[in-house]
Amino acid sequence: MKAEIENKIKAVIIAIPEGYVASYGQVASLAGIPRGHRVVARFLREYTGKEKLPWFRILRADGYLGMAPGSAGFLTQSSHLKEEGILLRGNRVDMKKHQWQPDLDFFLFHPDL
DNA sequence: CATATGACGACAA
DNA sequence: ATTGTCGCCATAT
Repeated sequence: MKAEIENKIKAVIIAIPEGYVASYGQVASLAGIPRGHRVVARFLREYTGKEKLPWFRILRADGYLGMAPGSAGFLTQSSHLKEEGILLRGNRVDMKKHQWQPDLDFFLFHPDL
């Protein structure tokens, strides 16, 4: 993974406000990789646990979490989300309500993204 | 260089 | 709402 891309992805993830979530494609897009959702997925698989990133705020565009339901990671993620007021409906979250929508603050703070 | 494969995404049935 | 298909970028073989 190119360090340049890697850092942008991190920057975007860190910028996600508490109580909100973002999709893989959304993060990729903001990081400068228009259709690189898979790159974000790969990145997360490598970095979960290694750094203090709010990786749990990243989920699929359809509301499902990325990992298999019931797996350790899935449980960890869902509990984190719950603490921020994001509850799961079935095995998915309500994207309409919780998906992060980057505002002016974000772009002013990250003019390079 | 050619394929296969992912914590994905959009769209057609 | 569910399922299948095809498209995506970066890596691994």
